[in-house]
Amino acid sequence: MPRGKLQIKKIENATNRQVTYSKRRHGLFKKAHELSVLCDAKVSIIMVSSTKKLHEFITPNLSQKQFYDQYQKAKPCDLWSNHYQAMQEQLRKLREVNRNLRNEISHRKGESLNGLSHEELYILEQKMQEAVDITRAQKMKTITNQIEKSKKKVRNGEQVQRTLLQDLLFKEEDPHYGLVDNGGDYETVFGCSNAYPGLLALRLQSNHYNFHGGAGSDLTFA
Amino acid sequence: MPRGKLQIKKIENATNRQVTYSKRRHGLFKKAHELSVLCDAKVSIIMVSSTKKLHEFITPNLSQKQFYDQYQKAKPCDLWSNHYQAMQEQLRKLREVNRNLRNEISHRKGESLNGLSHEELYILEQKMQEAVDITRAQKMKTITNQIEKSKKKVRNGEQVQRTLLQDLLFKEEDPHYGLVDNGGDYETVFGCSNAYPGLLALRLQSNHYNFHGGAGSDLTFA
DNA sequence: AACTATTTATAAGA
DNA sequence: TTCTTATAAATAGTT
Repeated sequence: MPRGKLQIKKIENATNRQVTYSKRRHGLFKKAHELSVLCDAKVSIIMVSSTKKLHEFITPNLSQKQFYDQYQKAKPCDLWSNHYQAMQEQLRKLREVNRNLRNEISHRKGESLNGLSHEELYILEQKMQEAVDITRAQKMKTITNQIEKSKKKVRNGEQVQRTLLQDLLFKEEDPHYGLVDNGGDYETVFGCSNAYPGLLALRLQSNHYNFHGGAGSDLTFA
Repeated sequence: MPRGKLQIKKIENATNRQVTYSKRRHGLFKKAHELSVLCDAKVSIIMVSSTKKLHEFITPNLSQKQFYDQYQKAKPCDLWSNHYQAMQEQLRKLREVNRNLRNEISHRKGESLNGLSHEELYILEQKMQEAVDITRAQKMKTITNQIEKSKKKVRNGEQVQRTLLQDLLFKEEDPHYGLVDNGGDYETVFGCSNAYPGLLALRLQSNHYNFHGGAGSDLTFA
């Protein structure tokens, strides 16, 4: 229907037909489900595709067998019955748990608060504020850790540099590269995620020294 | 769906349910017909409404009986197997949804925050603070409403008292009970749930007046 | 499997 | 019931 109206006649291209079958089957089952819930009706759908595949829909809490039994007298097949009922029970419980979880989340999102008394709202507010505080503390901890790590890396890099520089000065005695007074400038405390540009610059500088000193760098900043 | 989104749950109004059943049945059968034509599939639908009315759809040129015969002959066990697999799938999905919900709640309770980056923590904190603010606002609204109600009740009670007192003074002229200067003391704004003791006192006083005045009290404070 | 321009379905109101 | 209409949902073609 979209992107141009569709003629209701057999789709000749087998691939398209298959895709459409799949999409529309999904749509049909969804509609059937909505109808059975909204209108408290029992619905049974059985489909056989052109490739002879079988698909079926049945109103929840009602087996195809039960449906048949009601609709016409069909054979019993009770082997599955117990298993089936256990599963239905599982499903029911899970759905209930789910509902409760959604409810709780929704309250914690500040939704559907209209039914609550001010006492309940007060308790909810307290709990949420506690959680916010915990989260804030955790955030600060994370940030502090990251800053500490950055500082350590910087100190480490600085140390390596000093060593390299000493090696350089010791092994070669070229007066043109006497850059000794560069050493004390890396105590900067980097802002958290902004640390990388600074570290990259540091690494580039190391490479520069390596070019002259020859020692392989094993600095790993990332 | 139009004119406001619809919740998929049983329509309580029987007339609306009937109308919706009729409309949606039409829609469902139309979809089924299109599907069977477009995709060259065989489709069978049987429905029982909440009023026990039976409706069915079957792909043209195929009787319901033929369809069942084919279905039952070819797939006596697959019928269960399919159903079983569908249920397993449902269970799996529900469990997954459940996990996610639990996860979200746990974060919002300030639990299991260790895996989160400080950016994630920041966003979480923001969201939770928003929810706290909404809840606080809702709480204030609830409290304000309740205070307003209490004030109204107090004013009402005061009015009744004045009337009773006037009746009393008018009908009996006993000088021992000249309590006229008591009237202006009830403007107090009661704290929310603390309102009732005050109102109870008021009622007791009314009864006292009644004892002398004789007019039956129809005050209902609760 | 995801997207999106359209068509279709339909809830509420007349 | 049936018609209308504003809006939500489905989906054909495309990526």
